[in-house]
Amino acid sequence: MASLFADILLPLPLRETYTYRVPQEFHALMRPGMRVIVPFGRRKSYAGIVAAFHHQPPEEGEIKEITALLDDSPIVHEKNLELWTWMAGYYICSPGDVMKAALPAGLRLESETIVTLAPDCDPGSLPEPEAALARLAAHKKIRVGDMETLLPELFSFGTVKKMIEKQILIPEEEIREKYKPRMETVVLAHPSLTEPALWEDAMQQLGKASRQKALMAHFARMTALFSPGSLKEIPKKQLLEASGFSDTLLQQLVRRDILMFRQREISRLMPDTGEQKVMNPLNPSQQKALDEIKTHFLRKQVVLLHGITASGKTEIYIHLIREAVTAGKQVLYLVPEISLTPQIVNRLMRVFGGKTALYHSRMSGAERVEVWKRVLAFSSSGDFTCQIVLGARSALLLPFSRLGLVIVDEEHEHSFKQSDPAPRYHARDMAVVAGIQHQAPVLLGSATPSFESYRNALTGKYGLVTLRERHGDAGLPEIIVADLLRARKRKEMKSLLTPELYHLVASALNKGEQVILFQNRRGYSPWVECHDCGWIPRCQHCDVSLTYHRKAGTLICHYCGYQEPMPPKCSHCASTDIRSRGFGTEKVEEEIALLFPGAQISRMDQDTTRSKNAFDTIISQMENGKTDILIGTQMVTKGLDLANVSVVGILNADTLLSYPDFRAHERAFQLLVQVSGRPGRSSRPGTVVLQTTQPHHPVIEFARHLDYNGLFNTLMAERKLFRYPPWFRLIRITLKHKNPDRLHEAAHILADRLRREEKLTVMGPESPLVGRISQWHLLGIWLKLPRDYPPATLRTFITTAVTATLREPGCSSVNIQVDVDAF
DNA sequence: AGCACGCCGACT
DNA sequence: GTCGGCGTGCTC
Repeated sequence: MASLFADILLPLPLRETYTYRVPQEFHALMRPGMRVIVPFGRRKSYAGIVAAFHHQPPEEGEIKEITALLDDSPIVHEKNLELWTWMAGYYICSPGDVMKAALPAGLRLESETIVTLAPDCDPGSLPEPEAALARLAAHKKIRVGDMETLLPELFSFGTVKKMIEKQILIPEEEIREKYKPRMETVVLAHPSLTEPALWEDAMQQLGKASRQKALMAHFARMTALFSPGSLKEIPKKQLLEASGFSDTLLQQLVRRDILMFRQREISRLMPDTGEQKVMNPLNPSQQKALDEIKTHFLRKQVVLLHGITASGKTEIYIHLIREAVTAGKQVLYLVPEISLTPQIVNRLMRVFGGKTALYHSRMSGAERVEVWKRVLAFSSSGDFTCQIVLGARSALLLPFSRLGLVIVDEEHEHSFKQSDPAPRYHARDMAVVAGIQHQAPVLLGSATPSFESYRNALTGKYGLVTLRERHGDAGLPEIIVADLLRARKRKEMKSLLTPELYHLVASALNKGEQVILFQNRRGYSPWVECHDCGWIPRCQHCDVSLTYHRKAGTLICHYCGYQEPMPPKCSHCASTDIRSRGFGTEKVEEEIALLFPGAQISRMDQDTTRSKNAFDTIISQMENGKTDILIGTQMVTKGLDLANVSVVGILNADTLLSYPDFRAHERAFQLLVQVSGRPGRSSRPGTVVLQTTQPHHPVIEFARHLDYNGLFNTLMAERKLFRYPPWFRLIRITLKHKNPDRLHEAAHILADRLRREEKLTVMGPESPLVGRISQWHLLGIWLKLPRDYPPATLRTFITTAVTATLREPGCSSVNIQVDVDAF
């Protein structure tokens, strides 16, 4: 019989799959998508995934054999593997990178070295660090990693390696399953007690043990024992809590073979509240939009729903979701950042409680494995608990088998694009690919669509549905543009507020209404400066100035996290006159507190939301009216649905407009519109004050009139002229090295090679905004290419150029990253 | 990503 | 004369 070989996908940045021999005993059992353990390299073993079978041995190299089969059914469908492969090809990364991003850590296995002490070795005869390590390994196996945690002072990998070489320690490789299902103990009647009469007998035999009898009665009542709808088993904890009896008493009943224990697997996910509220009825404009969407879906794969903020897009999604669920299909609902959308989570949970799961990076490894397994089980065992997945971008890589609808909410959000590490994919674009693959309709929703999507809608590639009315009776907010320069010149500024904003804040506070102030910088001041000589403290590792955090009394690098205390005097001229420059949220908070001494102020930024529940606490204090003024960064602009906010102030819109990035204006507009959607969402239209030194800037004008089309037309013309997306595609290649000379050399070699293809426009190498981060010098090369440039040709061309560059002497240690469709 | 091999500087 | 630095290349 011909030998069987399997191509194994490994979770490593390798270009291809590797081929292993399939042992005879696995022939019948093994299928693509199952995990296997294979040896790789001299020592290590990994859990890889079977990608394909064939009878063709590899032409070169020794062929090793698959060590073990980990699963009895595939943990990914072949369909999912196809999507991985497509993604690796398009985004120019290795399939292993995609595998790493897709599989929750609990399903990814890697061997660890464990050691035992050689039988004839006496630890006492060894010199000190070795003796201590040897004692740890005496008589039992120990993981090298555990040695490090037990003896952090004495441990070093070098010592262990030497001891292995001297055969003092005997190494082995161990692979252990990281995922452990969560178990609970349940209580059930002993199987011998099959009918009420036997149960009664058993109770009689207890004689005077009245407490045991009482517990039996309790158990019978709680489970409705022997009645048709009997529960059979109940959690031990629940029984003890409800009856008030002790564990010892229960043990006695178990010993008498009246009751027994069993371990059962339970979910780590949110319990099903069972609360299934009826869906809210749609208003006429929502209903019309829903009908239009459905009509488009008859002919088009993708529909763009352009609906102004608070137009009630979520309700439309919910109606579509219900239809997909009723049709027995899975639903994927992607949101940019799950923690920022608690209201959507709640809404979905209320309507589809038991069928909805969350999936995002802040969940524990075990929780993610559980969602993975349940999504997988949808096809085979009809597990409906994760039929609807609400998640961040990685949810796209879950093992769906029968997707019936994909929703990408806030599709313009840049956080859908992963920029580091590989795979640098765009979840919205991949959602479209997945939609095509599953023949599932894809709905993109936004108040300010990405130009890519809007263009596709205008050209007819996507269906376009527009919602112009706000949900409920909330009118559009009034947007006031306040001129910072004029106010400064007339000396009318109240600290950081123009008179316009100041008066609105004051009157809102008087009326008991709330205010949100937005400043896109955290910390106290973005830099400090010596007033006498102009010296500015900079990060030792990065090319940036240090941000002053006043509460902490430190200067912090926002790129690498480096910190140092605020110096009492200038390091150059010893002057003590060091002044803070610019302002971040921390300073805003301080200034506003002085301006409105009676107001309750709260700050929301990375620094105040670091701890686990801080974010929710800030939001709920806002909801309960405990906070009068909320000051924050980007975080306050997203998804907050706060009924009592009547004024939103943007303290300095200039910072948004002046980013040296071709998307800056688009981004600024999106943010301004987003922010203007915050106030007055219940009944009164609110007011937005936009402070700027450029009141007549076109973007400010467009934002003031919420004129998306005006912005789109203007910027699209510019982009066409300068060959930017969405007219052209953009690829960024970043090179990193500790030595700037080597870096330059490699970057120029690569750029020259790339210039050989005339259909590409190559820009650079050039230094990015921050030319050095954490000791790494950086250079960027940008490629512009026509939209119809074939991805396969591109991949080959770029990979070849990169490989050739790395082969040049001195260049092999340069780190080169390719970011396709970079932002 | 590991891991080993191999070739050049500061120590027994 | 060796130990160890990291630059280079390979892993089915």
